[in-house]
Amino acid sequence: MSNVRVRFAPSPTGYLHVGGARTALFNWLFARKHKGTFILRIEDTDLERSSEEMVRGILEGLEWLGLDYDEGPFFQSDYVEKHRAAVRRMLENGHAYKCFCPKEERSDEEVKKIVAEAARWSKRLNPCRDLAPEEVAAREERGEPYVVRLRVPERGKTEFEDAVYGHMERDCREIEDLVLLRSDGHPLYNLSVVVDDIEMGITHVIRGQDHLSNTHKQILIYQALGQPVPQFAHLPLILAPNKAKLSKRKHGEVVSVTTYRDAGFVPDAFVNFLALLGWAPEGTDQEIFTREELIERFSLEGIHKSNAIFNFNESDPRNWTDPKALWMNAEYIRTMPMERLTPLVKAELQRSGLWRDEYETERKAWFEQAVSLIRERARTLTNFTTHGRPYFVDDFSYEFDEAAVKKNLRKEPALKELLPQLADAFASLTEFTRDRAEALLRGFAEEKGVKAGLLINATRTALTGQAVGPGLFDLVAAIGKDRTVARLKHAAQLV
RNA sequence: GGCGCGUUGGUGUAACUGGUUAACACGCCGCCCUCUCAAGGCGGAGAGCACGGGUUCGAGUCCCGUACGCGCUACCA
Repeated sequence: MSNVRVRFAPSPTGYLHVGGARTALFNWLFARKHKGTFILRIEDTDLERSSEEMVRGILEGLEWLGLDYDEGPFFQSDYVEKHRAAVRRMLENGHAYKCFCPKEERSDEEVKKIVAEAARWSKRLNPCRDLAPEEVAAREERGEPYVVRLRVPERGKTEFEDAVYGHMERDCREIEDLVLLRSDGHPLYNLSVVVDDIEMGITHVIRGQDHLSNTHKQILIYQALGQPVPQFAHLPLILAPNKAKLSKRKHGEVVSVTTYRDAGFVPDAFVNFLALLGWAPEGTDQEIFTREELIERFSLEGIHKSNAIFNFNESDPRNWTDPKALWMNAEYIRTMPMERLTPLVKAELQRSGLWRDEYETERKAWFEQAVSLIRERARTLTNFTTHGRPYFVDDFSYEFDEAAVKKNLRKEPALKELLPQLADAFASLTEFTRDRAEALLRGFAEEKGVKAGLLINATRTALTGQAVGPGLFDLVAAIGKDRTVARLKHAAQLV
């Protein structure tokens, strides 16, 4: 185990956001690659917003993605005393000061701008910055409320090497004397992250680019605390198609990873997709990577600087999420090893009540045959229920698509006679195999002077209720003799 | 407003330290295969690299400016 220690530090919002998921993934990949430690820390200092339920959504998302953490979950709220202690140290060494200025009211945007402007110069203008110790003591004595602010140096600059964005520097004059501790003693974000990251020995801070400018403030806090500054790597953001920030409120369920779980995504596929959003491996066109390959190839240098768009389409149900994610999921379902796929299919069938234990015992071979037929056309795991129902039920409780019935059954009245005859012919087959079934059907068609296609399409609809699906003879073999016969006779009534 | 970051086809990305008609994947269109739908194979449309200047024999690659987007500018995180 190397000394690399990284963390994913989401706030408990009740769900894991795709952007957060990618941040978690990159931290995880980096940790695994360097045999380091991946830590989960819940940033729950905004106490009103956090509850166990809110945390659960995050944990569920990480679990589904398979991003296991080595330490945690830690809760930032458990470290409040450490945050305060850090502030006391900064107060003692003069890197922070108590500010008695009244709290600004900033309701509308206009006021906010003015205040922002003022804030930047506040350390120069702030009357509290250089208050005499006796006065501070006296006002405190009187019970005047105060916040603790960082005493940002008047000159100089902060700088760091970002693994993604390169050399970053900022003039200290551009940095306001930020508040560390609220007047109620509540620690604020920039303080908390730094103290926690120090406490947890974080070596690499890998997080969203929205923290790029905060980093300068945080560096100042590290310095005020006399602690070494970790490495930083800022990730480009994942944006909505209109380039706006992704938000659950505005964009709905597409932003939550549990949506993908529930929609039948293969975790590896979603991880693969996420990995390629803002990152590309060096020197290859390859797009499909196992986790092991991702870990091996991952490097901070391959991270893109510009934001990526998550290309979902709210008005197109077929492309409800990024088409490439959908494609990748289908690709995984189609090509992944059967032994990896079957547990996922099992879970799906259990969910929909179609599962039978014999599928992993005496009917295992048959089951895998059916799965391999269905997987060819599946986009999501839920398709094993929708497309798969005809394979897994004995009765006629699969849905008959009206258009299919019309096109493949009702269009040719002769089928009313032909289907039962075909059924009887199938019934007489002693060896009910793919090839025998095909020979029989084609011979039957010739004998009756009809095109094989007519019977093939009719049979497909009889067996599955659909107009589309696998090659008919594979299907017939998978459905088996008895159900084929019964379904053909049943379908004759629909003609 | 200030400061910072970014900008290659619809989307995700590639293009060694500047050097042939800007590559790959998804999506889209067409053809082939075929009992349907997929998958697969083949082919096509789609960017001249945000825009404008400059440096250079030569720039997506370097420099400057502009525009646009995003972030920070809270006693939010």
